[in-house]
Amino acid sequence: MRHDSLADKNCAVARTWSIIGERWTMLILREFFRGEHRFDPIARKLGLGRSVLTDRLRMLVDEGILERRHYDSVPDRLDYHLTNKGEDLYTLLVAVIEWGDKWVVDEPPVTLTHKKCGHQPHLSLHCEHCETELTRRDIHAEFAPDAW
Amino acid sequence: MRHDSLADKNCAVARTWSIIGERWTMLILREFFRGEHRFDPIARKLGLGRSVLTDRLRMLVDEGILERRHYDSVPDRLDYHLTNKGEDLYTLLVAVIEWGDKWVVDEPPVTLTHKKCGHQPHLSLHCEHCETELTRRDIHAEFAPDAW
DNA sequence: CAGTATCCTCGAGGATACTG
DNA sequence: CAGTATCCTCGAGGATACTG
Repeated sequence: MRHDSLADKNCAVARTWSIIGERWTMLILREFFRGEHRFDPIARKLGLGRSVLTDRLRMLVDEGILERRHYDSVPDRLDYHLTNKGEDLYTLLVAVIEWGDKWVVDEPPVTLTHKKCGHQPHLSLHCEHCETELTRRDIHAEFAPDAW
Repeated sequence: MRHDSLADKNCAVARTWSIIGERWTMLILREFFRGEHRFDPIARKLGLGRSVLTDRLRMLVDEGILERRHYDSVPDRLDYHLTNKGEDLYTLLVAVIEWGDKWVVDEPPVTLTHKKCGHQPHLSLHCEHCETELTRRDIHAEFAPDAW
């Protein structure tokens, strides 16, 4: 099976992974969450081929995750910005950071803090009805008839 | 830069992505979270090359995400199981499902419910100290001196 | 059943120079 | 500065048959 066909499956994981499940995509997105917006700094920082970055940015714009903005005042300058769809990947990024901090790095290279109180935020799986934190064991998965 | 070198960066995202940021890995892991444990069913379901699956399983075992178990009673049968490190990727998987449900599929192919009450669980970024839910704007990121 | 062995293709992506 | 153009390599992964 060609990998491309993942995009056609009726499965949120397969479809999402066909977008972000690639070597560079998540690292490019992280630069945007860090506050970077431009081509050259990202290319230099990540050290990836310029044509690869061109391609990924185009794909992310096509997917509606980034949008391009021209600056009339500075003609050659072009900025990319996260759309709401892109911003919404923040939770996923935090999940990656939390897992990585716990299991694959020694000292956390990045520390997240709540601006107001200085304490650390955490992701939790939470039942709004019961107001309790849940683990995998508390959860049942039900598949639609046409789910992949 | 070779992609392999991501594993050496002092960055939780880069290191985590060097493990799971690959076309098939997350989908293979999803099968385990679904309750699958064996080679052939996964190979058939995902339709990927058998040698690729062999390779990924070996990698996931090396990384301590899966472990192999032999069954003395059934000699040819071999099961793979998620370790604690692997189980802990559940949050990340839910983040993928939630984002995918919201942005890339129409009807959610999978519905998660809290076994006890039947309501749906949600991921939230949460400050334990303030007991409030946070968004990206509420959070400050601080980088260690040697962070990538 | 859980692989291994073999062969093959094609495209991802690195390197570098150039451009409006 | 944000690309495009060009060239090249190499390895990912598909297909298929075989094995203890």
